[in-house]
Amino acid sequence: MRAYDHLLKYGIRPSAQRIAIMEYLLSHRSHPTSDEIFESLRGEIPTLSKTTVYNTLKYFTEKGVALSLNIDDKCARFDGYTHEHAHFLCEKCGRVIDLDMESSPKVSLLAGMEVNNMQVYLRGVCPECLKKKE
Amino acid sequence: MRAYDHLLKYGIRPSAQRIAIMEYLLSHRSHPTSDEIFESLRGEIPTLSKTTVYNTLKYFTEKGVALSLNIDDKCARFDGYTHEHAHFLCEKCGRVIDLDMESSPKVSLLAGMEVNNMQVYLRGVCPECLKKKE
DNA sequence: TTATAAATTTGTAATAATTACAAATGTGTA
DNA sequence: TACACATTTGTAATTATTACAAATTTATAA
Repeated sequence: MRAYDHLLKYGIRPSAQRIAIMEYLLSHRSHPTSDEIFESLRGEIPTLSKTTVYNTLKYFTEKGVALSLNIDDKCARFDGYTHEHAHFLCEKCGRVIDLDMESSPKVSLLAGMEVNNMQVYLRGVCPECLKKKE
Repeated sequence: MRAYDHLLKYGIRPSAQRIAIMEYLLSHRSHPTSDEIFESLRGEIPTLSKTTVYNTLKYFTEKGVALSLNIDDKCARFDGYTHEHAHFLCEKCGRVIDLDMESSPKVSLLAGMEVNNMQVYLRGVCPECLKKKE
């Protein structure tokens, strides 16, 4: 019931679809795409529509219960863990990996600027792909 | 001739199209999209193709003479200034603004990980749009 | 110069993520 | 129960980007 409680805590009406999507995000820390979530849940919820997945993820992002990541050129990826951390995209295998931040960047803001969100993205080759290369 | 020299410095053959696109990036610090560059240059180079703009910007990014920014959900934006700095997207007007970084983020890397690139993205409302609100 | 190979550019057609929209369904309340 | 409102659904559009092959330009060698 953690997904259910999580949604309530963020003021989101917990429909079956929303619970399933939230549960998926909390139990899969792979930064899934809309399509991956849709394909994984359509067995469980046969009537599920791709539009619902898109709408719901957008709503989650607005409500602050999920992050929308733009690290991947092709499509958005989503993260149910919203505490401050950085993301690494492996350019070989495409995986997105969470990285802890020892210290967040200090940025010179302009006067009278409102900041709602910060993302730190790294790109390169993950340890596994580097090993395969040899 | 700064665009010309810039390309040579990065080992890029300076064709007319490449010079024009590089010159555009150096003289427009607005983080233009492929389409904005294409529309601005088609007067100057009537035969210019959109595919060329895409190919060239991808090539510039690989060669390190330009940055490809994923801060905007809709499409890639490009930056001819490659020194370390952060980017801010105004969610009202859509502008992307350069911000200096006083200190870059310290991220806990995994052992045996190769990092090629880091981006810091902020989102919010720019000073001008905040003023208009009142 | 001339012939040939390589690099670059171009235009068209395909791909694929995302959104618009309106109908259908579900949920809460008087 | 009846009604308003929220949510979901399916289809059709939109649009950024890429694939691809032909055309053009540029460099190289005879």
